[in-house]
Amino acid sequence: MLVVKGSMRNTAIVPTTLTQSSSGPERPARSTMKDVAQLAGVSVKTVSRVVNGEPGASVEVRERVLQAVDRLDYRHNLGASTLRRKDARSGIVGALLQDIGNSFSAGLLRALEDALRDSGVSVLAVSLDEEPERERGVVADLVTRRADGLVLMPASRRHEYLLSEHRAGLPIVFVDRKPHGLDCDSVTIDNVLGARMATAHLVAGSHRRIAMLSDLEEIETAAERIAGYRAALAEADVSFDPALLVPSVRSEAEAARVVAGLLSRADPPTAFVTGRNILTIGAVRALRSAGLSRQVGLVGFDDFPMADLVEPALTVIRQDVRRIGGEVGRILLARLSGDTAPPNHVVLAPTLVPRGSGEIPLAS
Amino acid sequence: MLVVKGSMRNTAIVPTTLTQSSSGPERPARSTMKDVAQLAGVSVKTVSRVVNGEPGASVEVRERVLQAVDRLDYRHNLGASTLRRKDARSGIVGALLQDIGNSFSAGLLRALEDALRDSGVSVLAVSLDEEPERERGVVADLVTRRADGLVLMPASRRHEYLLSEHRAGLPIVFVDRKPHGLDCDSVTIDNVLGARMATAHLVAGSHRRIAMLSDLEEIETAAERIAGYRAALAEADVSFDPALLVPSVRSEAEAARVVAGLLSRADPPTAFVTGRNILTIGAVRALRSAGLSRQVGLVGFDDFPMADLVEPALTVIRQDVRRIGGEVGRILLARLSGDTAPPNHVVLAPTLVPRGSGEIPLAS
DNA sequence: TGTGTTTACGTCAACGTTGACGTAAGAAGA
DNA sequence: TCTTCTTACGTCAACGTTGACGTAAACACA
Repeated sequence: MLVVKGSMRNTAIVPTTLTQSSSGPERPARSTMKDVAQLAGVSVKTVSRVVNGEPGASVEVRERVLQAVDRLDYRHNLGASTLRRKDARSGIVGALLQDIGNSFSAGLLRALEDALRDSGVSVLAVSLDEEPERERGVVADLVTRRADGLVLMPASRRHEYLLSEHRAGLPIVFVDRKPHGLDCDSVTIDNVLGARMATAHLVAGSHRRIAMLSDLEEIETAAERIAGYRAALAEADVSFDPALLVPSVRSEAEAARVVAGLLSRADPPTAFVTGRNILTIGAVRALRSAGLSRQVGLVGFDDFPMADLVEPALTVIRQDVRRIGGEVGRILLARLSGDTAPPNHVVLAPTLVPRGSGEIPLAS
Repeated sequence: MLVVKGSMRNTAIVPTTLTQSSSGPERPARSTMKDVAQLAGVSVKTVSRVVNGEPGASVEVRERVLQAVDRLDYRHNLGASTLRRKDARSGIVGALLQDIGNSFSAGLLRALEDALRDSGVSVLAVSLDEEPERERGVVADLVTRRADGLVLMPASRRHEYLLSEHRAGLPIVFVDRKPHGLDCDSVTIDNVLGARMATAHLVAGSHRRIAMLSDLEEIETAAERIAGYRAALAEADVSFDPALLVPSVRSEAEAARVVAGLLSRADPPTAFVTGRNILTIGAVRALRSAGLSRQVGLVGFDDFPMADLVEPALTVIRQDVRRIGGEVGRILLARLSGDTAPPNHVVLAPTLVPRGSGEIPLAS
């Protein structure tokens, strides 16, 4: 019997997930420069010159090569090209966002796309769903793909694992959340300020029992928004009631349940601050079914497409998503063209958009 | 003087957009298998074996190699790897959608991402904004990148230009709109049916003067929805009034203007069908400012996140975005693993979601 | 003990492309 | 006319990796 002793390390470094469609009728191979060269009766290098628009090819030869290209459906192979070239740019940047289907991430992605468009960089977008493991996996994959840069809305708390990549020259721009244990660019908004504004706005409407719903406290933005909420209460000399702060609310449905629960208390809150767009929607739903949308104040974090069409229209703290995406793109492009200045930390101020739901005064 | 005669073709086949950050402090070069091999005192091939988890490396050697990998921050180079490998999969599929920031495209993208996740394929997403030229450019770029497959919500009308790629074995799945001049997979919904349902629903509420707003008629889905609208009118023996059909409405603001205009006619429509989500929003806004949201019927095409929270809640024709994305992913994966069956043409039925705005009866 | 088999490596070439450099023919200049 | 320069090519090697194949040592089996 053979007993294998020793280390159990047997792990491949290369992800093995890629389906090795073992059989599959092999595709008709793409033609290469060699084929084109043969058909045009020139050397491969000449084809390369023509295809790349380099000088050093006569008009007739150029003609012949281009005809051969057409005839053979030749397509340049970017992989081979960047492998050989000096400055090997893959022309890909990875965008690791929270959930591409969510309007915040989607808007951000779109703004980023626009900012990068002219530079010929493509965006590989991924949803992390707040799963740190996925984040690591995707980063590994992107590094393996030799992505030129990363845009990261991190699911993880600590980012030391990116140190080596960053040192190796990979530009990384954090969005929405700051890096920890890594000194790189970031574009965030002032969440403390935003939540303070939201809360203070309700306080100004004479509310004192203001509840707050928030996402997982481990998520930095959530923690900051909670801090802003508490700061505003403190500034207004409103005592903090732990029962009115519900963190770790993760879905629209859960938000609705939580709000319903709070409303059915003996001393229900008279206003709500919701820490994220889906929580706001849940809250609206709960207020609606309790028939209290016009009695209870509500200020939501994050604006969304139809917020002004709800009854009452929603007062929100708006982040300028296009601006954020634009800044991220700008920084990334600068890094891609060799900018080695110290990290930028852009912090944008959110704005309060009063529409009605936040201006409901305290019913006395 | 030298006069250059002959063809003016001087165009490079390779996109030249990629910023050639000519100067830029060159990045510290990534270490390669060679470096690892040297440090570990083995051959490059052995490193390859260890890194790929292939058999044929003793435990001690494996150990040494992995240590060297760690020390040097070695990262596998997928580009070089797929270049050499037989079945050269890039592990990228392109998703060419209308507008990634729009909830329909974003939802689709997210569903596609989920469907493809387990297979280790990444999605490179692009917004086409209904610009056929951009479509072509992006396709060219993706082919150059040797994408394994394409998901296409086309901006163009004719798709012959994809024939060569398709023949070369590139799986292409059309979404939302059917291919023309190309026989490949598609996943669409029955737009005629959807618009018929919408219109018939209003007719059932005794409406006779039903207006329709639609996107550019050149967009296939828009044309089909118009056809469905007209079919429903015909079936109900309602005569078609050309003044009530407004095609080529392209934005939310324009939709609002058009609706306002129609409402101010001598014989205003009593109900609206809107052919796309942003048009619906525009219509809601116009009805709202005219104070007519509760008098005028409205059925919108496409559901969206807060449609049920508006007053009155919006009756819509819903496309099951997750289902569509799932089907697309399923087909694509099958193709990627070698399925050569004749093209699938999945046509899903939309559903009418009655919520209020479509059930407003004709005010007599 | 010899022979076949297995294991653990190594060597070499190739994937598709481009940089470095070579060269022959023609143009320019003395 | 001879030299030098320029133009339009070609040749070769290399980018980082892996497939095909070779080989020496260890092992199995009769």
